[in-house]
Amino acid sequence: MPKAALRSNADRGEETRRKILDAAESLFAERGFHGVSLRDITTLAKVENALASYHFKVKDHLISAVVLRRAEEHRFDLVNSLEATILARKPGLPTNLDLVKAYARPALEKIARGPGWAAYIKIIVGIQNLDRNNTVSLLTNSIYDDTIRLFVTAFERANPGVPKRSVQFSLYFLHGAFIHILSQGRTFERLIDDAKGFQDPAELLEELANSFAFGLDGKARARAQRS
Amino acid sequence: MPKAALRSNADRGEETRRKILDAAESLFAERGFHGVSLRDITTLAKVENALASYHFKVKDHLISAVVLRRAEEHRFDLVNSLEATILARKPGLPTNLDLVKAYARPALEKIARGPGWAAYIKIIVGIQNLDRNNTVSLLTNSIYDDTIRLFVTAFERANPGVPKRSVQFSLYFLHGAFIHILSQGRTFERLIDDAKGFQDPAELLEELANSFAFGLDGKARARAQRS
DNA sequence: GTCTATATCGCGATAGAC
DNA sequence: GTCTATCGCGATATAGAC
Repeated sequence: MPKAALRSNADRGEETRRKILDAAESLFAERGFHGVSLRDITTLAKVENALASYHFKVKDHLISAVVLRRAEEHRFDLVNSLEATILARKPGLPTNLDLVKAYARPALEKIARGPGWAAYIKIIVGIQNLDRNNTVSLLTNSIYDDTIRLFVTAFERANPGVPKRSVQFSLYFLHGAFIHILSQGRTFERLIDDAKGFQDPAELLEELANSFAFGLDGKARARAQRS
Repeated sequence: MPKAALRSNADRGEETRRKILDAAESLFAERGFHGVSLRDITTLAKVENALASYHFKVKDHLISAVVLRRAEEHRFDLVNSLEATILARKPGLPTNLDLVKAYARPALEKIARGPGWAAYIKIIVGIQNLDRNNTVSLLTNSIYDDTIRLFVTAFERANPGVPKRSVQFSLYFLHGAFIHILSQGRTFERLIDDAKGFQDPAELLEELANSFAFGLDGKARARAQRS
């Protein structure tokens, strides 16, 4: 008796769900929500077309399920990363270098684990840049907002010599640069005549931390000199 | 006799083309290429459905026309902006502050002119992040690549004390942050409890220049201290 | 839970009168 | 250059047998 036949219906359903989610994740990342049909997804997943509707009812629920599968883990790791960094410097304050790394490391680590995480990031970034009131945008907002605010506050505390608004601008730029990297828009990389890309996570983390921490440190220094 | 009747057929055609292009620009920016139908476009433009096909043949040509309408002007202004900056410092070299401003100012000025330019930027950024081999991506690559390379070279010259690769990383981040700003992803802005947004072009330019120029200056300083 | 078949719709694109 | 009408296709989603 073949192994497959031993599995319960519930197990088979779970595997089908997973296959559909994996295929959807990959395709939505590549071509966007509207650029992918349910047929594309079930074909790649090697399951019947009707099963996408059976398991996820409508297309909107499917992409929500794709996002939910990863979002909570990412949020959890972000919070822990920040808390660990703050704790490590107690009773002092974390530096800008510490904080940039705490912010960026969780996502970079996940992307290094495999293509699924990279696809997930591409999806949420791509969708945020379109309709900001769609299901997925609202979902990710509700998951990440509070966590990002924790980082903003931590950076403000770490830069008492810089006006809050100027700190916020720096973080706005950091955030923009980072999600651009994560969504793997190779627009810039293509332009450099250098065999090596910009994808090595350790190097990326180091350069990101230097660029933005030095930027913030420079703002403090410029202000100190003026007075 | 009403004014409209005096116009030639060619003039009427030109106006129809413009109305379709305007509507398409706005909608593609909002929902992406696949998220918009030709019917959506002609409805917003208040023209007959068949006219989109008559004037642009297929949907692909239409979005290409939307992009081409603005791309050449932007490229031209970018080149001039860089040349003027270099000329102004001769026989010395432009500073990082100069160069960041030269890079960012043309787009910020255009966006301030009206919603059309902002939509154009959103379209090319959004499409680059999906299929990198579609018509529009190839089009914008061929238009912008050489110009961006000019900036890369100028930055490398302005930072002899920093390894080229580290300069390139900084520009990678600058580019990412900037196109994130331009594509108006308000993901970050929404998080700050501050009545004022991050949209004032003059303030944005100043903060952007400070953040990234200080970042590069800091890299040079750190390197000098180490040796 | 899965499969075949199909209903229903909106899409891009075209034909042909004006 | 514009307008009405329509074709052919592929999309989402469902019905009902297994």
